[in-house]
Amino acid sequence: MADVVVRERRLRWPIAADFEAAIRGQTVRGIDRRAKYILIRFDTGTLILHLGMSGSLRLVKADTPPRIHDHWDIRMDGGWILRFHDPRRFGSLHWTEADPALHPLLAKLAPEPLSRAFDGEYLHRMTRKRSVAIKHLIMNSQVVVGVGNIYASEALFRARVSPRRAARRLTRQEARALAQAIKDVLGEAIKTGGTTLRDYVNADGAQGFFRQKLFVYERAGEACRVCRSAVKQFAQGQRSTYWCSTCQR
DNA sequence: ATGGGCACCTGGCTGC
DNA sequence: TGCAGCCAGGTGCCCA
Repeated sequence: MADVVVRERRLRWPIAADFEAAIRGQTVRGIDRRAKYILIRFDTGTLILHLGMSGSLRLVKADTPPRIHDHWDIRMDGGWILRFHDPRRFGSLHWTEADPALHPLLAKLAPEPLSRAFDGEYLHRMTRKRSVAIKHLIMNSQVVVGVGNIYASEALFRARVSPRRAARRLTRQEARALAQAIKDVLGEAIKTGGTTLRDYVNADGAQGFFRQKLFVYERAGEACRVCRSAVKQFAQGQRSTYWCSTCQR
């Protein structure tokens, strides 16, 4: 049985007024993921959650008092609360009683990066006639999902492709290398628990260790781990990009 | 259809 | 010590 307490409705989008009534008394039937959205399936519908940049979900004992930025709770049987914490409020929560894959936030999402559908041929096809910088393109959720700012820079480094290169200038071979680099980077990051830059910890409170494997991200001015020349940084569409101008062309 | 820029927020750090 | 300015792990939307 689930009950809900919402303390702050103003997330990225306001939490719908009828949300509490919709979910009350239901049982969790399963948990899925699509891109960076977490899908919690209940009897009559599905919660669609996003953690944004600073959100986290924790299971806490029912008598744990809420702290600042603890925006909502789902109270479970057995004395546990699923609690959402998000200082920046870039996270979101939606409820749908239809097939979640058809929800506007999910309907147009591209293939998962670790799926067979995402490969070099696919990426090469998606880059044709596109003048945008390749870094921008691989962060576009209608091209591939799951590639955030850290992993975009890292994958481009591994594929030896400049982040500024117009997407349509990639050769088929480079597209293959980049698709594989994206799979490798994400796969290794998952295996090592993600990238803790400042305060990221997983649900058990453990830090991620992929930071130690970063080749360029947040290493501006430091020696490239391959060629020893200085790692460079510049702003690309309001986001920091890191790269090695010797290794990447 | 595509590309570019903005918006939504708080908190932590830096430098004056 | 205080404060202004800048930057941050994301991504949808609006406009040209």
